[in-house]
Amino acid sequence: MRLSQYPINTLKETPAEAEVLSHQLMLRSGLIRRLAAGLYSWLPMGLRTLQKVERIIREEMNRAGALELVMPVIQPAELWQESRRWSEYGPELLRIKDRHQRDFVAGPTHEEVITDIARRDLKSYRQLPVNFYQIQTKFRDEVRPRFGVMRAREFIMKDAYSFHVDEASLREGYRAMYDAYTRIFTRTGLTFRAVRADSGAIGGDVSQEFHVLAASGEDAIAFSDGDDYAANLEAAAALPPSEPRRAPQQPLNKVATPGARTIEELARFLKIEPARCVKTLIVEGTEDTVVALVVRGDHELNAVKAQKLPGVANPLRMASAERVVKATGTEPGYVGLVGLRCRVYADHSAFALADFVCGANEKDMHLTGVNWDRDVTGAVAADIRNALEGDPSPSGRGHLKIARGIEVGHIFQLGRKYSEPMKAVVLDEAGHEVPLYMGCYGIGVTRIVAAAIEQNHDERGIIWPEPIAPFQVVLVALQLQKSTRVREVAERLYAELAAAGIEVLYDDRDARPGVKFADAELLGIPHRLVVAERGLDAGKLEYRHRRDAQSTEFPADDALAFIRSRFAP
RNA sequence: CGGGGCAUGGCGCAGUCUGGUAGCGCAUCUGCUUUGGGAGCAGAGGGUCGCAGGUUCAAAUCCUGCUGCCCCGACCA
Repeated sequence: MRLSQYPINTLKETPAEAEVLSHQLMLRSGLIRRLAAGLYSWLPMGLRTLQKVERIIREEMNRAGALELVMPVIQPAELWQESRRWSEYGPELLRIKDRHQRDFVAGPTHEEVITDIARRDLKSYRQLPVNFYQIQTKFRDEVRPRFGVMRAREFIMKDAYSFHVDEASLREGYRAMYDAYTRIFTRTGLTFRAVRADSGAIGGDVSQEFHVLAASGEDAIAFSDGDDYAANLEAAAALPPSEPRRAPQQPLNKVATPGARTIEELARFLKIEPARCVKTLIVEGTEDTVVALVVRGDHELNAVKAQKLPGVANPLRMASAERVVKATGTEPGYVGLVGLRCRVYADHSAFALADFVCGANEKDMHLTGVNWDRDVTGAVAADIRNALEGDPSPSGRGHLKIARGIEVGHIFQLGRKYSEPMKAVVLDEAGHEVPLYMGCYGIGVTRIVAAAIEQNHDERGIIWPEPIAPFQVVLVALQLQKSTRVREVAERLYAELAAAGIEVLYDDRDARPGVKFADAELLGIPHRLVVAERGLDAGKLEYRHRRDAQSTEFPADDALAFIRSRFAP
């Protein structure tokens, strides 16, 4: 591709709308353009990378035996009513009406449609197992789209759905997808990790996420330094302390703590460690109740864990200040456990405390020397906090470390969540109708591109992993308007590389060297060749990898063999 | 949804407080010079100042309403 005929428009300045680095670089390098909040066009340079990612995915999905199809973006409401997600999915589901006032949705995912296909077309266990996938645009009406294509409203996803006659086959199919995903992410050249996950809104039992590791990742990942345990922090178990609780030593005592609403203020006021205090969080319960959740002062509540407890509203909602006053007699900041009349869940670590501090259910007052059983009864111990770096690993070996990741893939064993309500059944060997077992497997295709940049960049721009770079080689010809010799060599080299099937971006623009170098680096093309008067006298060209600090010279006659030797094996 | 902020040429911004008919840098176009790290000079094009009302002799600027966009938002119980 000749850059003189490629309308790239790189920006020196960062558009104000972009906060994260990948978004800034994608805009500056002209990979994408924003059309509206969470809606992006992919310009030619960006599309090349996107298609490389798609190609890797397609090849590995096909290799794993999955069958590609395409389903509509717009789907009839009836299907979503059947699966109950019409009412369960919430405002992220974009609902639209056609000219006849019939309800439709812009598909945020395609379980309903594929299940409909399955129930029509799959009749017999003999047709199973089968795995269908598509690479298709999804729409999720995010509350707050941000970070460019990382959290856009419209995005491209590879979604696959497998169907099985029994659970054993589902597990096998799931395992095959795990392996395929591992190959896919390995081939993209990204550093990633597979972790245990919460299955969230999609539903189902077993699930794992694939995360690209990057400091700016939205998710926290906990992994063990002692074995291969890894989990999303949302799903990482926090083990109960190994030592038993001490016997009470202090008497219960009420102290004035004027203005000490937060744990930090309280701990400072009483000159004690936050770990000696507990936070009593009042959340909405199921029905018209509230529930108290208790965590140690130095711990954070884990909403995903908490909302699974019996009696706690799912999704988790903090009670309003008015509800807190009504339930406890005091305002937020002074809520405590003694005399509290509602269901109480205490995190294992909080439950292991003796002689601790909590609110007194009275403004500007706290209680010290509080003890479970003696002063507070009826609390149920549960794991409701986030695991912390240094906690013992739930696997029993090693301790947890925390890293940040960008979720780019998620695989689920759905079981019969959709097949049962939607009556997707086949006849088994005995001739009985049985609901299908389903698995579903997603990859955020557009997000991978942003994640790749988050993980691979420097102050000059993008550094593409070679397998997904828009071009393999950038050929920079300096002063080719002046020097016929440079032009001839560059043209010949361009033709030669192109004929050899190498993807070359040929910078034949009439621009100054600094402009060309800066653009090549911003665009992040892995291999750079420079043709200039300077080297040609000695018959030399110049090579530099995007990650290299220095250029190297090599004989011009030998260019094709040389550049091939530089490609990753 | 709650809170905060912004909307002026393709991009980044100034001008708004104190009304007088729009400016800077980048980008674009032309010419000359320049050419190994985002050139210099000379010239040019491009903006009904988010939209709709209002006040005024006069509105980017003051007032009202609307729209769009950006940022933050359990961890306080």
